[in-house]
Amino acid sequence: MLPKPTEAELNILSILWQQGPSTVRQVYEVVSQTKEVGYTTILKLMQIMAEKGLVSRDESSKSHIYKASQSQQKTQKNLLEDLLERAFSGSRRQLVLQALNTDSVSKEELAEIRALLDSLEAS
Amino acid sequence: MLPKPTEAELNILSILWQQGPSTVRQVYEVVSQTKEVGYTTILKLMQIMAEKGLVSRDESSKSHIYKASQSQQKTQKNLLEDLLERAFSGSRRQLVLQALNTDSVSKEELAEIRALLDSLEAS
DNA sequence: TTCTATCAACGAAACGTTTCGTAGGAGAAT
DNA sequence: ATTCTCCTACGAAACGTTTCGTTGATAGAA
Repeated sequence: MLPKPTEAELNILSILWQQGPSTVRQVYEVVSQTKEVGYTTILKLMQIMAEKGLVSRDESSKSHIYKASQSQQKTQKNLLEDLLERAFSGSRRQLVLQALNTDSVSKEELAEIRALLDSLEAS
Repeated sequence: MLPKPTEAELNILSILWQQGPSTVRQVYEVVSQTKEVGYTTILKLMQIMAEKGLVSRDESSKSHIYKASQSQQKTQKNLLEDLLERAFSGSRRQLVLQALNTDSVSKEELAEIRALLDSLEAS
């Protein structure tokens, strides 16, 4: 089982999911737009992530190419289930209610969720 | 603004929410049922939490009585919004879909969520 | 009063995460 | 060939979290 990614690691994974397999330089360019950080910091993080199995890398070219080992959806699911246990005492209902308890949900999103509810109820 | 509680801190907060205001000893008794840990570890954690403002304490008796500063709901909301940003790129829809994408949701829960959708859509 | 149990406070060790400086190698440019 | 640039690897510092041993105070029991 893969370990839970840390905050910095998750940030890098997000970039890999968005951009697809990337070099350290490519990830660094994105990160440094938001955050002042050194190149070797990102390199080191990605090396550690490779050790942990969070990413795999292709070393055939001089600049290694990294990609996320797990899909974004699978990782999202894991993190959500983790939060469910740690903060919601396993109450999925409470989590969903909290997630929807905001005014920034569009009609379209509501419709989409309804559709999911329908398909769940059908099975 | 209160800092995001760490893992160990959240565990203690959960106990305080469940049991109401408690002494270190009372929290320790609960924690030690699950986890082998020393009393002073819990004490130190709760002292730090008091410094951070995560808990407040009544020092009038010899055994100080600690209580969570924020409600469970408010904290849940904060943690969920944090995860929404960090792991779901702000896509609330994706988060809710992932949360419901499991077979362990009862009919009653689905109905409850539907009701919430109705009230959201009404406003 | 003296002993015992319980408590808060403190400091520091142990551990994990994040940071980056430095070194060394490989390839491109001069 | 020498220099310049870009890359990986490594080690360690800096920082935050978690752990607990020790100390000193206080209250209750003997």
